[in-house]
Amino acid sequence: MPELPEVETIRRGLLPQILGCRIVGVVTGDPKIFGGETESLVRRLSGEEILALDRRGKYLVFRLRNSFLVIHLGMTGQVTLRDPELPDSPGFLRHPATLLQRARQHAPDRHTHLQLELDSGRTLCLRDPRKFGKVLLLDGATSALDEFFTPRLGLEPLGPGYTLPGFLKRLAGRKAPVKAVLLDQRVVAGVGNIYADEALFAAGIHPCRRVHRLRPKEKERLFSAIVQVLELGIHFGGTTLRDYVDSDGERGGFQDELQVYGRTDEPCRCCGTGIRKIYLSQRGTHFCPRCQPRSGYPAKTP
DNA sequence: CGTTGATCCTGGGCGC
DNA sequence: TGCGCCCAGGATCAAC
Repeated sequence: MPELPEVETIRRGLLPQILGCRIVGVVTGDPKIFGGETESLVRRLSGEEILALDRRGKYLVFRLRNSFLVIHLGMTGQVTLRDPELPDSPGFLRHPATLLQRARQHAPDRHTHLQLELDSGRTLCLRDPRKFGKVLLLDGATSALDEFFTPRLGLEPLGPGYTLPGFLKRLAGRKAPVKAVLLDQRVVAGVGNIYADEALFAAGIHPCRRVHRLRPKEKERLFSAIVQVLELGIHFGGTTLRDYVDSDGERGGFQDELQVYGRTDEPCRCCGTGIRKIYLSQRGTHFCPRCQPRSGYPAKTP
């Protein structure tokens, strides 16, 4: 479940290694990933040059000379660089104690859906076992980018456009539970299930609270908490629960820093109360019932 | 219009 | 041991 911190970690790892490289070969896997445009995509990618690599929310955007290559990693997408000169790992290795995966470099397999051979001699590989990911090629004009992203993405939380008035504007009129609104990419781009739970914990807000019932101070706390947890996630190289690896095939470190996500029944690191797990909008949702009171007011301490 | 529910997809975990 | 069942969930679309 690559969210903003995982995608940003991949972007930063990839950037210095692919900038200015030319695409000299393209190999594709399951056409589902390409939305039925596989052939034209292969044709248009061949010979292209990578001029920049950006991120919009959870999307990677490769700026090429004549087009934009847009990749969404879905649930299980992995983007890695493979050096044919180096030995491949025999497969995905599982750490016996932590059960976390260490991928390193691996040979393309049946889950590898896109390989871009670069003139540097290395290959950019996209692997996605669950195939929720998407690859598309947009016209080279920046208007094509806007046309695609404007209706889909709201505020970029790490960009200069992330302001409190802008945030409040996006929340205006919303009556749904705050967790559900956080998952809506048209509000704040890049927040997924893990960081939504973490941000709500950091802000001390119960995930079921309705947005229009939040006090101004609470919205302000949430505004800040979102950036705080996303930046911390990037600092630790993202969260690896199962599939996520960075561009070098290494797992992240933020899973050890999580306060609530995946910590069902474990003691809250702040107050010791057992973390609860509920289902909200079909999503597993974790919170501390004491630090994130349903009423919005902290329990009285006797 | 806002919100909810179903859908896609596979590997892993678990119970029997 | 092996089988079948269920779960994980991002984005999109249909329906309320």
